[in-house]
Amino acid sequence: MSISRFCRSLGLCLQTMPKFHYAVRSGRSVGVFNSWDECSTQVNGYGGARYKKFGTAQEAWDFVNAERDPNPHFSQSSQPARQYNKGCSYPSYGYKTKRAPASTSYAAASLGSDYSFTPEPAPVFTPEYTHPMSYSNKRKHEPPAEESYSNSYKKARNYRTGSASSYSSSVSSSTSSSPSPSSSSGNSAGSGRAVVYTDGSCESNGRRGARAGVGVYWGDNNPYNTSERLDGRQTNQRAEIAAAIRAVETAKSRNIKELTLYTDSKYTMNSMNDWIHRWKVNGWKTAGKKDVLNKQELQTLDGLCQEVNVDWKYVPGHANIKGNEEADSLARAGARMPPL
Amino acid sequence: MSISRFCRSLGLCLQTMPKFHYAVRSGRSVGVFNSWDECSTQVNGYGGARYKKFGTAQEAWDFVNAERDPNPHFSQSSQPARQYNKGCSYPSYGYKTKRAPASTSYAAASLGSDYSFTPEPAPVFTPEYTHPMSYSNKRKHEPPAEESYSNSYKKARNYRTGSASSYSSSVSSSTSSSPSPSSSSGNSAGSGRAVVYTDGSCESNGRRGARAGVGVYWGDNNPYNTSERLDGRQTNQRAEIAAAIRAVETAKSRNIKELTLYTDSKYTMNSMNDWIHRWKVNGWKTAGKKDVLNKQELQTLDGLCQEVNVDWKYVPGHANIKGNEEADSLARAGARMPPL
RNA sequence: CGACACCAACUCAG
DNA sequence: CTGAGTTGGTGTCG
Repeated sequence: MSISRFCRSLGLCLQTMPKFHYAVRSGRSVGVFNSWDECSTQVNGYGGARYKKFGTAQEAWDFVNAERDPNPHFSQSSQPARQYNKGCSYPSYGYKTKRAPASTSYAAASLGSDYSFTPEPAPVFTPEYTHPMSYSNKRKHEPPAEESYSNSYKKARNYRTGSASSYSSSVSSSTSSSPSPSSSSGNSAGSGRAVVYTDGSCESNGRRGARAGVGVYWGDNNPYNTSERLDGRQTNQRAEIAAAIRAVETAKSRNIKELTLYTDSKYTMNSMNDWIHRWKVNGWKTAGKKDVLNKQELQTLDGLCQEVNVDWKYVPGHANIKGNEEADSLARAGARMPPL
Repeated sequence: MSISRFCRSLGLCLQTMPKFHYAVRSGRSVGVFNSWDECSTQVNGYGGARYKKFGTAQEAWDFVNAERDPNPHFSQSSQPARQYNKGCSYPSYGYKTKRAPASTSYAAASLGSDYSFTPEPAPVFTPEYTHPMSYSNKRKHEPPAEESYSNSYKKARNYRTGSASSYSSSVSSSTSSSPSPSSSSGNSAGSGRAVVYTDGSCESNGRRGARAGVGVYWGDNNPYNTSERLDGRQTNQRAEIAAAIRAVETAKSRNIKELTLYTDSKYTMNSMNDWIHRWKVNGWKTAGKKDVLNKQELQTLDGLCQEVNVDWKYVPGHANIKGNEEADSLARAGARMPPL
């Protein structure tokens, strides 16, 4: 009767219960699961884990395998990175500690070798792509192809020392050396290659009160990290481009010639890698014969790229990739600054 | 240059350092704080507290002051409502007491006088809305700006007496109840209109051991009140829909033609009021081109609504609205029942 | 049609 | 503070 009807309606649900796949990646657990709970218990007690939900197992594995890049950022940072922390600097970033330990776990999470994280050796391949998907190649869905960074000079670095310890420990060594970034040796190396994460954000994107900000992350406590409000039209895309502009601009001023730039904006990356070539010859017309919208800023960025060799890399958003998360925070903070 | 720009950006950060305000409302503590810690320690040891984060102190205070409305609904319940408690239904309601004392303390929490919690005397007004916001209006994403509703009949009510006393004391005193329109007879009236509160809950929502329950509240001691375990997929949204289904189902069986249904689930309300129309013509596809997830139960509910005229009303959750709180208790109790 | 991103809202939980 | 359950939208391109 009414009960039975109720039950019937619910009963049917069982068979149509949507099924998802969850991927985890943290300092000590990586894998794909069929439920959030399996997933979360897997990293029980560990704080920094990040998860993501996917519609298919394939996508989930893609996520897990993505970003194995040890990500040796500004690794040349031989010094403890000069404490630098007093004066100004973005208070909201790293604010309320709890951030510090994160950097530690990051070190662990970065490499896939020195920590045994899961019962089964998690299938590490995926027919799909491998994270540091640099998009210089034009070919679509190519075979597993290892070529790509199979190489991997594994560079058995001692990560732990890298960030965490240096952070929490000696803050003292402020040997009067002013926080001047140009100290040659530090992470401000005026040469060689560098890695940077870029992100833009835009509160209320597409609505009236929209406010956008850009974030550029070079590494923990790196003085070149940037968080600022976007000027002009407040949209997510412009913010994303502006972040890249700022990054390359900074690289240029630091005399960096080779820059690996991570962004989660395919729009920006594809614009610079693929589409711009066509636009240059067709008068900046979209496939639909309309004007390319952010032509100006795209051209600015292109100009900068003539002076700094930028290797564009895509990183999935909200995927717990440290650099991306940091850039995101910076961008979000920037969006909250007063209008220019 | 680049450096100075950097500093400038950092300087800006300082002045725009994001600041939040936290409001608490529980049996023995009400207030607004500047940090989560202050806020949470304030209600140390007490289980039922609810928190909320706001961007401005004003909003936080609004929350604290919000909803003093005793909400005299379905007041027509003249009879002591036959104690009725034996048979089937909601076994675990009132279970684990803590409810009784809570109601007492609620009285204290309602007014801001008998306990000194904050330096300045909480502003008690709020320019916002007044509770029974019915959503017949259709306006799309409205701008942050608003002329409008200056109106605001402030309704200078006597809050302190309103809820607390009536709750703990006689359920019988039908005398005072004025706003009962088509009361006619007891709450079992087989005609006219009725008012009902609906709620769903789901412990560990999104995790493995999730257990969901539904709650339907028609009035104190009303035999139609419902508290049961949800079957099928255990999610908060399904519970919320199921509660509405059960309410309308009951209304139908009672031969009620006009039902005012209060829910705190915009998901459910919007589904029935707005979105379903589009779904019916687009093959139940979400804006993101994916399948609508709870199609089945939504259709069941829609079917019921063809037989009972339901007036959907939204009530904010955790706002001390009597009916909503009761439905919440019933739902929570339902979630603790054994699986079906 | 596809893709990435950026948001908005309400719940339910821990 | 962290997460899921769910929906709605724009920004942009091919």
